[in-house]
Amino acid sequence: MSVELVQERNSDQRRGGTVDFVVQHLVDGILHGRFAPGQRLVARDLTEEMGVSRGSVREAFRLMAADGLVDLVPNKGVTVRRLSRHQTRDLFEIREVLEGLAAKLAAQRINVNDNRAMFESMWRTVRPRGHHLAWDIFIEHNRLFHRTIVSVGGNLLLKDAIDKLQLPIMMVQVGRMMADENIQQSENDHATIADAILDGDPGRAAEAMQNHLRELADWVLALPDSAFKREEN
Amino acid sequence: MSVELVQERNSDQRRGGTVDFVVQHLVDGILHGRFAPGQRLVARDLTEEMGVSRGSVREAFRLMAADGLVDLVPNKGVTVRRLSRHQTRDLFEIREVLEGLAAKLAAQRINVNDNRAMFESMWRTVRPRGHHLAWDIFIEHNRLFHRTIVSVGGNLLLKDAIDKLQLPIMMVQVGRMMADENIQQSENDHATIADAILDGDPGRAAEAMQNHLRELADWVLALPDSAFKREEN
DNA sequence: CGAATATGATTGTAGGACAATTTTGACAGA
DNA sequence: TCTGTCAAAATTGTCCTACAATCATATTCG
Repeated sequence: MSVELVQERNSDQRRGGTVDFVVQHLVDGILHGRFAPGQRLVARDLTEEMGVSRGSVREAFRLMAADGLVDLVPNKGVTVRRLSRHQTRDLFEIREVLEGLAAKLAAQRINVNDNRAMFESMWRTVRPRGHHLAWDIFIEHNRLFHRTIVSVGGNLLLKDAIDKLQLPIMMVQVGRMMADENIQQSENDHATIADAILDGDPGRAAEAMQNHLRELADWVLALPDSAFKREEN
Repeated sequence: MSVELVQERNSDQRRGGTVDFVVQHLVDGILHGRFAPGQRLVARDLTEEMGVSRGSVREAFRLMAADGLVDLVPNKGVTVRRLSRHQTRDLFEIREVLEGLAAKLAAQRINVNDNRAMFESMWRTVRPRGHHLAWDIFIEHNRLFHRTIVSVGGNLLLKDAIDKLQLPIMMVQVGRMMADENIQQSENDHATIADAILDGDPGRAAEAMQNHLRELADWVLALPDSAFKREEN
């Protein structure tokens, strides 16, 4: 039924990108559910699967562990990270201030260069239109929305910092449970945030963003224990 | 004149910590000025210097690159990171909200468990005493102060996030220019922050911390171009 | 059935090999 | 003296092999 889809590395690719290739393969696999949270990643299997050396795989593991995408336990190996309820709460607290900052900066800088054009272009494609939105499309819209805000904000390090917040993991872990009402709510929030940014009102933008994330956090944290990794304390 | 101080790896150390050993050696070297910002790190030199394999060194490079401590350019190698003025500003913006959050959380949780005891103990050792403080002692106090606040705040991921903010780099790059007046000012700020936290006033704590960092940022950003990496745009 | 043990799998680390690429240093010409 | 060119040397990226330490699993024994 299913074709053995072996992703061998395109060998005409330039030297120097092997590790990145491995990382992307793994991230992709996580996002598409091919590697489930908690699953162990065996180095040698991956070397065969992708036709790269074990050294490159290990480097990719280190990188991803530093970014919090996997857990690396000495002598035991690497597993796709799963967040506990506590960690999820901590993560949202951080996300709230970082994305709040991003929204504030975006509102401050909406009128420099072609920021307004960029933002409006994004907003035209993700603006709520009332009709039902499939989960994976919403996820895509959501990502684009948040990334554009960070981008307009103009703080490059902030982009990295937010990227390193293991959001993909959380979304995979938790996102499939999102119901239509949540999507609806999020889209409304987005509209409020977009308004504030387009108005160039930093305070209102930051607050709207923080409210948005706090709501989302409340909903996520109300999920049953089964959605989270067991607390290990 | 100078003794050839070769830090060979203590071989009775348990298996599984080689990479961490390399990282620590490098971070130490950076902090102590043995590796200057901008300096290139040659893999093979390090393998000989520390008696570890090249693979381990490469893994350490990846880790540090992910943490922003070094720049890793394909085919060219690894250099100790140097921040541009722009990056420094971006960094302070992020630090302001993250440490502001830490201070807020600390004030909220100062009365749970033995947090108050821990905080007061820290504060007894770093509290300003009026007499002149050497730069490196101040740096140590400063680190302890900020880390304790994060710790009392109780958000473990926040600790990681702040650690990954390349503060060591910035301090090395910029810190040696700190004059007594800056140290004085910082110590005053610390007292204000500590008061707010001990009073359990989250809003005041966060604001005091943010003010502290904003002042520091203003001072750092007023330094001459020579303190920063050339802007590459 | 539970505990001890043997067996196999996987990791951590060292080290060699070799082509791709960059850096260095020498050299000729302006 | 400066500058561009080119070969030599150094360094990187990647793969490979090897082997002990450690973990996971199956098996045997009580």
